[in-house]
This record gives sequence, structure tokens and C-alpha cells, in this order.
Amino acid sequence: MLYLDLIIDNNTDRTDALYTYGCAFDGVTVGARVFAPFAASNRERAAFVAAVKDKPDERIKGLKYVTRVDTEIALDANAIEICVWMKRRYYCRYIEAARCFLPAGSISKLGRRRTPAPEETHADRRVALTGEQSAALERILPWIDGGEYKTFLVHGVTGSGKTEIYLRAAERTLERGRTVIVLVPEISLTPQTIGRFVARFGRERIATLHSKLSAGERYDEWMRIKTGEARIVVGARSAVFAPAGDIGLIVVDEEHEGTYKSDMSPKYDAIEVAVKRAGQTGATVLLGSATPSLVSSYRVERRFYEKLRLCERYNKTPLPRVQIVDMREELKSGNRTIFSLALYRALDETLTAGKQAILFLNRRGYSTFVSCRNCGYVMQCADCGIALTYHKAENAVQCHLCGARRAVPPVCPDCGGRYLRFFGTGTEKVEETARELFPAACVERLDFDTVKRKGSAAGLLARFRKGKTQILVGTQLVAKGLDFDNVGLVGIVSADVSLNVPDFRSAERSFQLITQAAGRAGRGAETGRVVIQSYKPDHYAICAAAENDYAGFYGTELLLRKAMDYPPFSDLVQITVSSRDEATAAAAAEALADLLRTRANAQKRILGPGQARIYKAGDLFRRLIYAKVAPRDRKAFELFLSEQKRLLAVSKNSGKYNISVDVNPYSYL
DNA sequence: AGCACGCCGACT
DNA sequence: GTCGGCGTGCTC
Repeated sequence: MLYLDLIIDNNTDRTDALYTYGCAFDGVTVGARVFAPFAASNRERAAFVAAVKDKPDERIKGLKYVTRVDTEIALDANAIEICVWMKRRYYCRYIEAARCFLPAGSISKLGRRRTPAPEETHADRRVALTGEQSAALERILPWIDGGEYKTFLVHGVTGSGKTEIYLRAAERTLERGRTVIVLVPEISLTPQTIGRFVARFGRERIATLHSKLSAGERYDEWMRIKTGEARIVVGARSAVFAPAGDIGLIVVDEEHEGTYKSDMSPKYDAIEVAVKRAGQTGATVLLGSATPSLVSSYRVERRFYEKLRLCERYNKTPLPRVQIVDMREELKSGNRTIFSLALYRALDETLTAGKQAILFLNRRGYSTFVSCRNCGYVMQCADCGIALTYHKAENAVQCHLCGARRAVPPVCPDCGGRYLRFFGTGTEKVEETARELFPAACVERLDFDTVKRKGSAAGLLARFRKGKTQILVGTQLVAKGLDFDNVGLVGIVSADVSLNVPDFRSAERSFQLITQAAGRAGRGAETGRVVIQSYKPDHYAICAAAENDYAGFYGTELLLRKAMDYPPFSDLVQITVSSRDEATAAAAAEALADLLRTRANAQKRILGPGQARIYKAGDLFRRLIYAKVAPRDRKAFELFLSEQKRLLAVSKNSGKYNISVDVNPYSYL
């Protein structure tokens, strides 16, 4: 008789524990899926084996027995180890972590829920390596051959050929008989990267995993990986959990992107999981970026990672000429439009020279808020409490958080006055103004509003590529990964938008966005131009981006992070206390914050509780507590906070309020 | 989350 | 006397 510690498929905090069962079946190993009777009803439930023991804990009374063992779906010991680690690191349930490793949301019902999507074909262009690429591979390949864990940060400017390095590393890994996982920020934005993998290795050796797959397709791809038919997995962040056996290489492309952090439970960081998995099998990790995250660069400084630099652009295109325009001066000189004189002239010259321009503004809609000039009333979303954005095309206001929309009222809802006005600028207004200023040019807009219709993005991009469009206005969709040859000018309409977000990463994100947007200029043979408009032209993130000075930005930002004890020096742990009852949420949050403050010398840095920016989400009132947890206090903090969560779950207050935790979140709402 | 148990009011 | 409403408590 064996005794098994089981993770039961029963999605509640109360039963988020390991249950011991007897098992009469032979050969059951850690990770196996079994079925067991549970609770008074003895309903049969799926479960995963977390441990196999030869005698049970004596304290257990009324031991029950496993009824069935499944052979098709199974995790392995490594996956279970990650589940246990995730529960502690991300404050999720065992079963939520286990689900990450499975193709579908449900564990109990898995079936074969399909025609593979046609793949764009790309010709494989296997070009000679540059000196820098060869040097980088000379560092990487021995680690792939040696089969010991190692992480490299591949810091390469746009167009320096990072993808070719991934391809060669993948090739070597396959030669060694091991498997490859490639993570990309968003499948829809990175067709080129996937295309090149398909071209090099063939569709039949590659599986793709992303959210656009139907349940059936996802299951098929998952099985192709599981059975070893597909030895390369390309996918979004969840692909880090792919059932690839003997992983030899994990690539994280554009590693600085926020999409690698999950904001739904389990709120995991795919890079942390990737490094953890690589450690288990002795795999090589390649983190690639033109603008590495501060956290990754700091890990290089601390010698956890090794940095490989690629400074040359492939065809030796010189970096664009960058000009920063002080919009305060523009206003003083009487120009109240969103186009500075410098940007107008640059556009004019670009169009005259027969070149194209990209105008980047990271804010969709026409104007950013609607206000009454009589009484000062500002239209807000009733559910989220944030200002509503005016969309001229549909003559409606929209909440950019929950998506709620309504018609613009004819008079002020507050005072009845007739002076409701629109303030601030979004891409829709930039598009309109560009049309007015350059009536002969074809202006198009690429943002969430114009691409939500399926396939419209492809058409828009094709028209721009063919030169039918002269000016492309867009949000960050235009800043990422799109390569066009004839772009003479990139205009950053307002560098301040991403800078003024209340988030400790705002400077980092601004630097990355500006650098990326600027990288769109002059991809062909000629030098491009970049005009950056800002009301904070002296800001270090803007200046460093303009000078392409990553090291300078890193140095300044790191000092500020250290002074504030933000990541990478501490984990910023966001604790949300929510309840249907406003007073309950407030009291519970206050009590928890007090407890965190008084309990441990370890965590002196507890902020709040404060009101969440989305104070009321649905029928829940939310309060936020932040904890800055230094690495040396991490274990103690994790134990303490998860114990608080457990105590709540088993107490009679369970259900009256809820505690949810997000470690280093990307959204502070 | 489910599910069973149990206490109390209503009704054939 | 019995059916069923849902509040309460438990799940190796």
C-alpha cells in the first residue's frame, strides 16, 4: 500500500492543502493524475500526486483510497515542485498552479474540445553571422552543450539580429536532443519572430500556444509537445508551462515587456518561472531586449545573469537624429496646437521628400476627459471612478478600464449648463489634426479602436508598407516590432503620457517606449529623424532615450529605485482586501496592515491601506496595502502573509472579505 | 465551491 | 406527520 499526498481539484482556499490517501495501485509517481472520493458526499474528484510515502501521518483519521489512476494526463515531479514554489511566491492555490501546466482550464474534463490555422510562410534567410553575433554564440553554445543552468541577457539594439542568435541556439539544443521554449510578448504582434522559427525548423516541429487558440487546438498543440512530436514551443507567457520534456533552452524575447507578468491568479512572472524551470533541467535561458528591464540589468550587475551586447545594426544603418521639443516654450510662443513648429516642419519635409512618417501617442480616443466649464464637473465611470475618454467617431464617452460607454449628454449632468468641453489629446485628435494640416497626405490610425475588427490591422499595415499611407498615427501598437523601410520621421506627440502614470515603473516604461518608437525611423539605407515633444524635456528618461543612452538611464533610475526601496531592491507586494461591505473591507484592511506593521521587524515598509483607484469594482469595495519586502525578509514575509490568508479561509469571516496578493504587479489600479 | 445536516414553518 | 427552506459546518 502506498500513501499519496494529493492536490485535489477543488478550487477553494479552504481545501487548498495536501490530503493523504491510501493507494492500492502500483507504480504511481509524483505528478500522476488520480481520482479520489472527497468530502462527505464522496464525490469522485481529480487530483495530482504531490508526494508518495510508505506510511501515512498517524494523526489522519478516516483515511480514504484512490479509486483510479489516469495515464494520459500527468504532470511530473518538476512541475509539482514549481506548483509548491508558486503557491508560496505568488500566493495562489496548489490547484491553480497545477492548472497552468494543463491545456484547458478544467482538470476533470479534458477531451479532444479542429483544423490547424494556416501559417504564413516565410523563406528561411540563413545569413552569415556578424562578429558580434558570433561572439555572443561562442558564449552561449558551450552552456547548451554542457547542459548546466545559465541565463544570458542579450542586450541588442533593434535590428542587431537577436532572432538569429535564438535560432542558432535552438538548432544546437535540438542537436543535443533537448527541447526549446520560445516566449514572445504577444503572438499577434510578433508574426515575424514566429515566421522565422517556422521557416528554419518547419511547421511540423513547432507548436504554438496562445490565447487565440480554441480549446481543441490548444489541446492538440499541447499533446504534440507532450508526445515529443513538436520539440520547439513558441508562445505567449503561458507557454512557459508547456509540457516539454528535457528542456534545454528557454528564450524570452522582448523580456522587458509587461505581458510576461500575469495579472490573474496565479499572478506569476513568466521570467521567474522560466528561470526556475531552466534550473531544474539545466537549461540555458536567453532574455532578449533592446531596452532590458531594470530588474534584469541589475541581475547582470549582481552576476546572476551574463550580459551579451549587440551594438551594431544589421545593415549598419546609423541611429536616427533626435530632437526634443520643449512644449512649454511652444505654448509661450502662442502655439496651442498639438503639433510644435518643429514637428510640423519635419513632417512637411518628410512628405515632400516622398518619405513616410509615424506619429506616436500612447493614448487612444479623441480627448482624455470631458469637463463642464461652468461648474468644473468631470465625467467619470460610475464603476471605476476614472475620467471618461471622449471618442469623436462614435460621439460617445468610454471608460478605458472597463469598456463601458455612453452617449455624451447634451448638457452638464451636474449643473445643467451647456458648456461641456473636451480636454486633452488622444490618437483620434492627432489623426484629425494631421489631416487638416496635410490635406494632400493619406493619414491612417492604428490603435485598439481601429484594429479590433479582425484583420483590419493587416490591411492597415499593408497599405502603409506599400506606401499608400503617408502618415500613420498610433498608440504603442506602432512602436513595437514593425519594420518599414521608408519611414523618414517618427514623431512622439507627447512623451509625458507614459511618464505621468502613478507607477514606479513609469520612467522605465517611457524610456523603453521612446527608444522603441524612435527605432522605427530610418530602417532602410538612410538616417531617420525623431521629434520628441514634452513638457518635461529635461527628464532623464526622455534625455537618455533621445541620446540612446541605456547605461545613463540605468544608472539614474537605479539610484532612485534604491532610494525608494523599489524593485529590484525589494519586492513590491500589493495586497488587495475586498468586500461587498464597505466598512468590512476598510476594517479588515486596517487590521491586516496593523498586523503586518507590528508583527515583524522584517517588514518595516508597509504602505496603506489606501483606497484602490478602482475603489469599487463590480459589487466589491477594494482597499490596497503595499509592502516593500527586502530579499532577506522574503521568506518570513511569505510565510506570515500566506498564514494570514489561511487563517481567514478557515475562520468564520471566510467569505465576508477576501485577500488577494500580487507580487510586483504591473498595474496599480 | 459543493454538499449534507439540522432546525423550523407550512401544508396534504 | 412530513416536506423543504436555507443557515451552518466540513472536506485526508
